[in-house]
Amino acid sequence: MSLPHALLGLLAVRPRSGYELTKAFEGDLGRYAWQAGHTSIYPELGRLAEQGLVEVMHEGARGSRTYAVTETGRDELRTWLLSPPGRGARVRNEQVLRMFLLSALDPADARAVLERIAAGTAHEAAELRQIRDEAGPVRPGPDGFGQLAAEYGLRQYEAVHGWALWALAQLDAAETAEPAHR
Amino acid sequence: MSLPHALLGLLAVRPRSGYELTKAFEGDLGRYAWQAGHTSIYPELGRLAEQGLVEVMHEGARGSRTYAVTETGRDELRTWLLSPPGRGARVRNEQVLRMFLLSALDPADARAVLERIAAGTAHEAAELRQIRDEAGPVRPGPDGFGQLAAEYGLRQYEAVHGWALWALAQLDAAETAEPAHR
DNA sequence: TCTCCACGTGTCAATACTGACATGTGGAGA
DNA sequence: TCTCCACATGTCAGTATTGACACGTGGAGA
Repeated sequence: MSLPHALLGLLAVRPRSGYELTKAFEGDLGRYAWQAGHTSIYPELGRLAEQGLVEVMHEGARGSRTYAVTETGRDELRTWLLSPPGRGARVRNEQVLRMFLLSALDPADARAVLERIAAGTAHEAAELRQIRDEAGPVRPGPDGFGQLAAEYGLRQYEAVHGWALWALAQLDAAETAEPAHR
Repeated sequence: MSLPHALLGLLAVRPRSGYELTKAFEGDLGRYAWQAGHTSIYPELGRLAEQGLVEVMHEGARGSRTYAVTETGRDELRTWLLSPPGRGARVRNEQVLRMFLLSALDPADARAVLERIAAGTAHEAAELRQIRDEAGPVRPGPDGFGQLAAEYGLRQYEAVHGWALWALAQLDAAETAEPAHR
């Protein structure tokens, strides 16, 4: 369960309210890395506060509470990030699962799915590339190296795109070698 | 929740027992796509059987039951694979989360983590490459296109490797521009 | 023959997570 | 002034998942 570490990490970059944290999970973070809704975030913040890893830094309008990591929390985060991942690494990705199960479809159906993947990833990659080019060079700052994540997403899409094209070529080759199978 | 579809997909390639399915989740499938233990697989098989999506095809030694997909099950799987992913796509990946949170570390720590990632992915990619080259050309068969998954993993590792090297270069550039920060 | 281990399936309590429901507020703009 | 909406936090029942525990068996090799 990595949610507490995700929260510590986000708060280590800068203090935020539960609401802002929820928003963060709706963006790239939730899309590529780890998703969570406010119904799990708020209770988790409470637990982290109890453990002294975060603290309420400021209470604002509409009952909002801005949390910040404590020194203890920062130590915990650092220890976690610097420790090797280990086998407990949970992975859950429906997209990837679909790719693994492609073998269960007949070639015509598999081709359709692969073509959709190729088109989709090309589109997403183009979008990210444009955002990157508009943003200019990477530079450190109060927001941290947030662009690392965007670049990661871009390379991810490019890799999947390349794979889909390769897989389509494999299908072609198999069909040529064994035409009108059955 | 994609577990039922994962099971249908595995059984669509060939009939298996709950035990064999469990083993499948311990391999590449569980590593990259979706993990599940036997304690969730057995009950789920029961549910799928109740719904008529799979059936016990054979009862063997030691109380083993070999399941096969029914026609209904195959239809359900096909419908799911051919339908667009949608927004409900759950993603949970501790590795990727760690990369997103790198921004929360100071440059020296971030560098250490990135170097470990670069080394690790290079190692994994080399291993997969060797397996691929020994296996020879991709061809369809009773096992389906299982090599699609391996190639996917390989390209994934290569992409992450490239990203880590790029990120390290960004750190260097930032440090040169703003040496001995603070 | 005996032992060990992979094979094979299961229960159950504790925990994690989602989705539906609930409630109130500050500020922008009509 | 009024309305609307994003802001902001919360509960709770139902479901999914994990980890610990449990139990029995066939076959390979000593």
